[in-house]
Amino acid sequence: VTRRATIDDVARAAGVSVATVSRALRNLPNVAPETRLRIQAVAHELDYEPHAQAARLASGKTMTVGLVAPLFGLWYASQVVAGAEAVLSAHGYDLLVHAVDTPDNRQRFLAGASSLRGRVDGLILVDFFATPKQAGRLRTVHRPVVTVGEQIRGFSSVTIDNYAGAALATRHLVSLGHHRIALMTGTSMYGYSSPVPTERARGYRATLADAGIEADPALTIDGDFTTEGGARATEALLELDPHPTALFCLSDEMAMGAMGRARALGMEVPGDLSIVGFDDHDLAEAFGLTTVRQPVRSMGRLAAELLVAPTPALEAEPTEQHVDVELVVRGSTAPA
Amino acid sequence: VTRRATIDDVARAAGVSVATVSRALRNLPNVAPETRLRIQAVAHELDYEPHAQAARLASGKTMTVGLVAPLFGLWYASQVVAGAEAVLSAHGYDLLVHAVDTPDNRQRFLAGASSLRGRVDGLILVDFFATPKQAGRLRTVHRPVVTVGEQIRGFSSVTIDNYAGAALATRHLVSLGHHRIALMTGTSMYGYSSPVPTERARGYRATLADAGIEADPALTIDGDFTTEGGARATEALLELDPHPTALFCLSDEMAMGAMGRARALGMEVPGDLSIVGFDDHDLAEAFGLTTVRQPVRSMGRLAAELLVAPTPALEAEPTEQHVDVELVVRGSTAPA
DNA sequence: CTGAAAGCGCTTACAG
DNA sequence: CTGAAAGCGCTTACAG
Repeated sequence: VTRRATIDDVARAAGVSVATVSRALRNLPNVAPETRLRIQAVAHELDYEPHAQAARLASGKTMTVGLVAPLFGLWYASQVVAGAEAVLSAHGYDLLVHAVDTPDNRQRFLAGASSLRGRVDGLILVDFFATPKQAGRLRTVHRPVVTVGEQIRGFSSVTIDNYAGAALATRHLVSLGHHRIALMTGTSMYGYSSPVPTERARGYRATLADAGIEADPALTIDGDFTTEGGARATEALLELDPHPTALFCLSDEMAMGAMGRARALGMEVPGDLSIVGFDDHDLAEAFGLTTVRQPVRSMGRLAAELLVAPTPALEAEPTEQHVDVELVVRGSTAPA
Repeated sequence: VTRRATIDDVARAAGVSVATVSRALRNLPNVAPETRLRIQAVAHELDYEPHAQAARLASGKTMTVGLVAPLFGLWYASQVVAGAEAVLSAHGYDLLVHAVDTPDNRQRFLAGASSLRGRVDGLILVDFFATPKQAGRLRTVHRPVVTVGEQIRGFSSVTIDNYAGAALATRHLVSLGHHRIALMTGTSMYGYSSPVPTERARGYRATLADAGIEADPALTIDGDFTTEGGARATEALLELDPHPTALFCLSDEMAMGAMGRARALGMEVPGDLSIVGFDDHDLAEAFGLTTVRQPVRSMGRLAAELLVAPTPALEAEPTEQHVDVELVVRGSTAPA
């Protein structure tokens, strides 16, 4: 194990000062062309690579963005990561990911939040659902934050109109002649209440009301935002007599779980039960699932762009980006 | 914007040296209990948080692991990330993710590989498929590497027996009486050849041979490892006359795309076409997909553990971990 | 149990 | 165009 070359080694071998090496290798101006060439040659020969950690300490920039999400195994989070990563790596930033999936994790994360200073230049929060108090804690990081999917006062955000999305889905079902339309929500996600299901539920109820249908509380059920939870909830729904003829699920993963279980129980989809999801998951088309599309990967890209924008977000004002959703009609819905 | 407290501020306020502050706050021994208490109180009052970057430079440890994968939007990669993250964060490590999805990206990554020294203590490579030459380049990082899904000489790995997994799937189809069994592969993934599809194809062919069936080259098709690719390839397969009665896809994403398209074309699955996948994707059960299960999330966990193991992998010998696969029979397969 | 000092490997005014 | 020097905020022998 031989010691790796440092900037000092290069400086000595090239017969210049470390300051000049530093400038030459970073392509800063004010270096004589021949000097730069010589230094580059020496650096190459010594297989020199600057120590990023040291450079960052000296310059005060980490060139790193942190991304916090519930669980990286979930589709939504994985898409945000994919989108953000593409933008960040194109701009020379590293991406640090951190899961916050239990109340415990969450507490620990918030407690250690200020230690992020010195590790990241900015933070992307996915489905974090911070209380005002927790948001205050996050402000102690003294780094720009952009949230995806929710809004927190004082932070930038990339969001959709959840109310409108849910209205789109519900209106579609209503227009097909359905009256008993169930809602599968996920209020208990990780034990934290999120404004997202709340907003979507509002859109669902308002649309029903507009159509003169009164929402039956017995038709709202929790699917936990998971495929398995969606399957279980559907089973319960189908035991109702009469059972609903349509079902709006607040995520495609729940919707696909619902479809799978309904069919396993001998029900026809959409014959006996029409199903609408939310997301437009990569597999929604293969499933023939009617859903409300939100451009999750683009949202991740946007979030990253806000952080590395030409106007360094460090000093920029928080901005709120809204992206559009649209209804995608496939085979899982049919007239009542 | 007030300046954040540094270790010097704490030392001054507590009337001790920075060395003592450093020891006290990291819970090192040899600090008088009352001194430690006082320092902790002062640190808290000043809202002091150590600057991770600086600590890392001084100590020579980055407490960070890098993970490189094709695309984080794909199920396989997202599961590995989820598994690795859980282990790493439990051990106080940060996780840096980096996508390598194009030949261009790949080249840039390899070129800058040695700059990882100083940023990570170790590296997890997912589906990287390095050539011997590229592996050599990776060795210049001078950091332990563990690969997931493939083996590279000199590096640790977490792998499954691809040959056996494919044999399991093929034997299942053969035992159901199928003779015309198609294989959907993904050799052209990102333009790099991978040993994974090759091994699985071997298992498929050997099993057919064992059963006295000669593999028809016309029944091997490329599905690009994507849902859409799987759908397209299936369409081509079904135009054959006679078309195959069974299809083994090297990933569940392709298999689900195949199922969706086959049904959209009016085919019954499994009535007209039996389908087996590979992975046991989270949605495979909802799809009723027969598949070969590999514990991807556990593989991510294992990879991380190899890196942060009690015996620091830094000096450990490369180890090769094999995990088992199993056939999960669901509704997408039926007798011929 | 505690401190003074060197050092981690860079960057950045400041001078020339 | 180049260099000497201070500094980024910590950790770690070494002494006592």
